[in-house]
Amino acid sequence: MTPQTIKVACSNCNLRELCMPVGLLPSELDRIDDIVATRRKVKRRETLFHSGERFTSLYAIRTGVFKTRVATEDGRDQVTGFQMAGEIIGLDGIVNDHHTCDAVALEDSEVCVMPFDRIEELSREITSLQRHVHQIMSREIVREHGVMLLLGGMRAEERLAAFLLNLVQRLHARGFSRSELVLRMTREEIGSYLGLKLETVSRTLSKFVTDGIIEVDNRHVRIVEPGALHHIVTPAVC
Amino acid sequence: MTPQTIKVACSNCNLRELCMPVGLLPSELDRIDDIVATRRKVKRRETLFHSGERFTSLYAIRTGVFKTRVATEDGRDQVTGFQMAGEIIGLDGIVNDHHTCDAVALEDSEVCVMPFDRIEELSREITSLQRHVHQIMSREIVREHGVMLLLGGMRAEERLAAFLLNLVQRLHARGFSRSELVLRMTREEIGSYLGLKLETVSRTLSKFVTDGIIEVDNRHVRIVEPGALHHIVTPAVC
DNA sequence: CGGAGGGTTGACCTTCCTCAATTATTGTGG
DNA sequence: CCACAATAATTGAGGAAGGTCAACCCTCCG
Repeated sequence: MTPQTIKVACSNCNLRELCMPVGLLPSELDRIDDIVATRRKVKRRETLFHSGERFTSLYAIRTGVFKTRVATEDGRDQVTGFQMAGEIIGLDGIVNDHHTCDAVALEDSEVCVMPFDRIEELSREITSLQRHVHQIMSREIVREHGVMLLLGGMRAEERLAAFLLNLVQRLHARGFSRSELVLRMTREEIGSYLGLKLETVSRTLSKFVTDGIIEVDNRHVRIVEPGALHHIVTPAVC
Repeated sequence: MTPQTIKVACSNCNLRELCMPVGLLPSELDRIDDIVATRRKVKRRETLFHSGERFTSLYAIRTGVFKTRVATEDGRDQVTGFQMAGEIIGLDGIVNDHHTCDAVALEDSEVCVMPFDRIEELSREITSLQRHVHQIMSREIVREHGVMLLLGGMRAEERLAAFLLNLVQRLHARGFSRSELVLRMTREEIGSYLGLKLETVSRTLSKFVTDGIIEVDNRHVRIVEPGALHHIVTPAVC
């Protein structure tokens, strides 16, 4: 390591407004730097952790996109989420000291490894970190409520519209376009997440194109009529 | 309050093996008693908290059963869970200081009110409490993964079989029968939770009865062939 | 250039939903 | 305590949404 090596640190990370350090004072920021023990690169299709593996750390995504999935013995699986830069994964492992889902990189990615006992140690001292950890877990619970609403009651068009709006909103929060996005996942993975078959995802996207709501070129999607998507998710309140 | 009044306390609560005090030393138990500020009775159909309300406390269920539900503007709603004695509700409120779901009592119930800032305060001092709070939240995340699997990929019979097995297993952990249960919720509420219409719930229960897997007398269910239910949830692994 | 993985589209079928009628149960006021 | 209303549950018939199976195309790579 040369003296010029940029220190692995939250304090100079451009994701600090989205990630672990949210709401911390500068003095506290220095201390949270200690949490990030190492970084780890994960290549496309590789897993960051998998079900059954011992839980040691939470991971903050620095670059790239992941999917998390749970599986049953009989081979079915369900994508439980797609995570991008600044988001925290691994929370499932806390309860039984073992992960209960897989995290798979959808593109070459990098994460910050945050040993959980260090997080607990530090959050005993830094109140705002403690609060933030609680908020991250609560946010995940609330997000999953939203997915349950989607899976439990919405029709295919509604699910897909909600999915696209959610993705583009999160990308926009990261400085990307409000109307264009590149899907990092296959139609099958989208379908698994939304409780649909890949053919239905494909057909529904085609229908949106026909209706002039979006433009699709393979993985590239342009949202032409965001209002129409919103309208599909929230039918007219007459 | 007469001297004979039983103190509101975890240390003499018969749910302490299931609830907040799990894994605490006797000396720590005394301190956690301070968390439980008050108890609160909630009558059937009344809400413990509702969406939009300011978040102040977590609630440990002492007696009774609750449902939690999220709602959309256009009137649809989704039951996100059924909670019983020893379980903690209110975690959804942490992230934005406001609740995002309703908690409704399905029968006359009583909860222990645990102000969240007291929990945070104490869990800075008591490591095992800190860990336990994290586990409770992680458990909820993992539970919701299971619901997503159910909603995303299973058919009606599988959903209902999984539901019955889950209920009876939790009741058994509380000292009730391994094979008999009383449904505290309507067919419609079950349907909402499972992403099915009430007619489908009713029909599927009837089919289980015809197949000799269960016996149903209105809200009372007797599981005659638990193996068959398991087999429905996990199709033969050939 | 050729193969594998990913995506689209069509035809048909299954599952579950919708609508409706009927019965059972629970709750309430006289 | 009974009668009646309101709520909950069952069951049937018909229909719609999405699944299944299959053929075909595209595109990205080695």
